[in-house]
Amino acid sequence: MTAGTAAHDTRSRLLDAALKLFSKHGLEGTSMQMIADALGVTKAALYYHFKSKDEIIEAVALPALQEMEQILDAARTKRSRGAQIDHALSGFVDLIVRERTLIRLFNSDPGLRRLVNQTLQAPRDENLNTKMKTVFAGADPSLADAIAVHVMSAGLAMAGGAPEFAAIDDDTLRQHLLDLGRRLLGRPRR
Amino acid sequence: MTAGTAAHDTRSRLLDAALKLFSKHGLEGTSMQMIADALGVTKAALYYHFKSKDEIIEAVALPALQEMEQILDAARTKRSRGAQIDHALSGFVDLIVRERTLIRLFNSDPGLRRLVNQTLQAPRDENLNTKMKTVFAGADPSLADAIAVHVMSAGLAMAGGAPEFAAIDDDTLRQHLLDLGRRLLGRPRR
DNA sequence: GTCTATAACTAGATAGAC
DNA sequence: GTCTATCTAGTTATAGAC
Repeated sequence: MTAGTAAHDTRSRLLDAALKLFSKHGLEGTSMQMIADALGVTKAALYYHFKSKDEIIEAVALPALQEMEQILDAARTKRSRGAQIDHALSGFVDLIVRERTLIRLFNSDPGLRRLVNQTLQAPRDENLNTKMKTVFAGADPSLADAIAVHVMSAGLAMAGGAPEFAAIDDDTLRQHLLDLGRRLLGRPRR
Repeated sequence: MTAGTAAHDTRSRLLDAALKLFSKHGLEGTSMQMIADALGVTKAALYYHFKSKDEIIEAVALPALQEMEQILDAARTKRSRGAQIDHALSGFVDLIVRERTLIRLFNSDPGLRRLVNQTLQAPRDENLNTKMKTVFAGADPSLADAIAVHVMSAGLAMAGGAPEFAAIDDDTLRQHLLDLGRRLLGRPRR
């Protein structure tokens, strides 16, 4: 083991445990004590790795948010609207399947939804939700399209992260979510 | 005013305020102090009307849960599978549109999801989620159908209660949600 | 029906030993 | 890197005055 491995291990174990607890009890329903107990350390030990609970939440959530933003940016470079939607949808579904619990959490917890709308808003004039709506339904979408995108994004995320579907393998789940997403967005089946 | 009106008024005002705060901050993120402040009374006054925070949560949530159960029971009396789905879907969408914030809350808050799975489970052998899956996708549904039902139920509920769609009038919202629900369940448009 | 006051407890966070 | 001990402020809930 190289130097720093132990620290890294504890840090990732901490983030794993936090995510599990967040998804089970919600952000506010999870205390530092619960996270410490899950790791078998004391509360105070957590504060060596992160200086606040909010920092833990950010460390859990931010990477996936930034990844989703990159997917949407990449989608925008495609020429046709159809190709943009295809790229964004398959990237979104990949992310859901790989980070099932986390992506579900974004849609469920009120506190985390606020963070989504705030944290990634500074560098640009639009937040992640607006960007998703634009890529999936165009710059000035009809009401029907705007609602369809919302149902798609929330529905796929909630279903993909649902405990009852946890045993489904990645490829199967991905295919079903893709199919439902295409159906909702009115895209023909491939 | 008849006797008891003041008490009843305070009680419903309390439930209204609680629902708003629950949907904004989550169940655990909402304190008795916040509810009291929203009403302009003290914390202790709340305990005259309800003997615990859990009782407030139950009073907010239970009526809609029971109503949904009645809708599903009524749907089961229909002869054809198609008629069962149509009845359940339109009842579900009606409920979402009438109680936008609450139905969204059921799908979002981890604590309330637990209550949904527990409280209405005792009188029968199945909980509300199982019952929904059975009515919408049959007794032994394919994986594709089970996922479709989950996306439908979570997606419609989350979209119907989304703040960005709060200004949409009931009839318009109902029609769009119905259409998306039918699309997800593979039902032909009417 | 609502108040003040307070009990009993848990939250997030810090200081300093080891 | 984790510990014990402690702080402040907040939590749910109760007792009893009005």
